[in-house]
Amino acid sequence: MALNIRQNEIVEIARSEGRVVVEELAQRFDVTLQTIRRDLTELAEAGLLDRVHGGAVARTGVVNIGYEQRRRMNEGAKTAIAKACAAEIPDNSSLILNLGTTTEAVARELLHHQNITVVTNNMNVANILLANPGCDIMVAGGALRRSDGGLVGDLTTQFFEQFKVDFAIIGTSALDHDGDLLDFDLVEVRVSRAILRQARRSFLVTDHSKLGRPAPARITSLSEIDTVFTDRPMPGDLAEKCRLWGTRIVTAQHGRLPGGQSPIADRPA
Amino acid sequence: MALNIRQNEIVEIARSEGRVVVEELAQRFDVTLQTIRRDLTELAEAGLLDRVHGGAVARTGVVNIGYEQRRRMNEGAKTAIAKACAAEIPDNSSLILNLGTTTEAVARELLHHQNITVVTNNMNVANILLANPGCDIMVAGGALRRSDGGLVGDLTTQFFEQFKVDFAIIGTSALDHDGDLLDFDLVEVRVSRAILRQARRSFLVTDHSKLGRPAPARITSLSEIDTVFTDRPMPGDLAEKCRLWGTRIVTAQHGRLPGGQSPIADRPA
DNA sequence: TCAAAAATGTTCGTTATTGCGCGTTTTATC
DNA sequence: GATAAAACGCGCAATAACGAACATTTTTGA
Repeated sequence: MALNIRQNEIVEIARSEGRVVVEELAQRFDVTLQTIRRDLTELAEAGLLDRVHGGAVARTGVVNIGYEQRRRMNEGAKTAIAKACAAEIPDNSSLILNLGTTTEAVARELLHHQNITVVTNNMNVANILLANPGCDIMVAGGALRRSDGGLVGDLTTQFFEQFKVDFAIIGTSALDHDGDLLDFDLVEVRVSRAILRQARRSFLVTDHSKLGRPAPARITSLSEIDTVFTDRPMPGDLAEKCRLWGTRIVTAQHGRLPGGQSPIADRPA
Repeated sequence: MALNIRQNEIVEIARSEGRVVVEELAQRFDVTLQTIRRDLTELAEAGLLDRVHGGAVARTGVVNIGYEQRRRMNEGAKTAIAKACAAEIPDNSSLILNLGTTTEAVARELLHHQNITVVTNNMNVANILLANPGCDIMVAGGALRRSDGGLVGDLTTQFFEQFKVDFAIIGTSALDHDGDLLDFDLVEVRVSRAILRQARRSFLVTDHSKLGRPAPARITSLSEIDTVFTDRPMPGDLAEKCRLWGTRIVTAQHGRLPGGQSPIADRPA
């Protein structure tokens, strides 16, 4: 099937934004909703997108439902965080991106960087960055996890040990009030630690919903992180700790008023 | 075909803008729509653009054209070869699948195997096998090659050295009349050799179009291969050599008559 | 300058795309 | 788990784009 101009553009938008909305596309191209729906249906049949109610998302290959939900949770916040983070990554640098939907958002924001080298254990990140010809991609070896396209295991850890990069960008499953980064999975924790060891500077990307959640395994402390990118101001005591540790906090705004109020009504379900 | 000035400009515009519209071009060059259509038709025939309703788009897609073409070439033969090969892979076994469109076809035929472990340096194979929950996937680390989704390099070789599997399934760029497996890429050759070393049995999947083609680097000899899966009978002398070496040859039929005549009219262009 | 060849313009029948109405399915909210 | 709203897909008619054939203009080379 040959794609028309509009369909080609839709695929591009989906690849760079992660998802597209029928209503927005109809407005953008000045056609009816029905036409956009037809486009999306065809693109889905061609295997280029996955259709969802209200729009479509870029293909990930990952089948897991929970993963799709996580990907859509706090979407705006993740994009804002990712933009802030990508803005501090200069061209001509090397970085490691590990697992997590927020790091995937960072990958999307790196689509127009030039001459960067990205090492990742996240198949989705690799697939996203294929669209950036100015990016060398190194994929870490390991066992492929169906639920999220992650590569994990000791082989993955070993792989990362062969690199030394400018930036490590990691996510976390939870962040407790003492400033500890937590995770549910022990092997994943080992991978995250290895990543941090192999980078000159370390960035944590995390949205506010992770704060105070319980998780059994400890990755490290915020004191070992150079910069945290998040969407809401940290609680006072944690902010104070970060100040003492020299951990910089970047709060990305994504409300409709860029200057001021933080958005309120977007708690995760 | 020699391009006129206008056609050259159209290609340039298409390259820089990503797409061109018939109406706009007609206005820009002050010619009729029909003339532009003729130009676009010729440019599409020359493979410089892809024609779409209303205009044309530049051929700079994420996926390498050469790769897409290779994938479509001898599709029927590849599927037949893959089926024959997959039929000899039992459930509960481990295998390595390396680069190549034919090995991807094998991956598709493994979608209903149970409890298998597949180690691969081919991102496409990994993506295909995600759909089989009864398959553990190990992805080899390495540099991701945009042209075909292959992971290559010394890191890839090192990765494979950590495994010992039941079957190695490899393709080849060329197969000469002495029975040598050849390739264009030296790093890829090292990877292929490593794969062969780490397997108890080795399968070669290759269609007849590879026979007698030139390629600079030598992977190994058919004498080191346990079974060759192909779509047409080997030439007499090579078949005799294989008999002496103990290399089994499986010829997969894919004509409309499953029992008998080999198909004739499907030489590659 | 002239004739042949190539490129362009014109017309028209054919095909592909789009928009609209309407019944059905999915999602959100209570 | 019932109900309203939004999103969806289908069939049909209108429209835009298409390609082929032929007329016309421009270019080329003797």
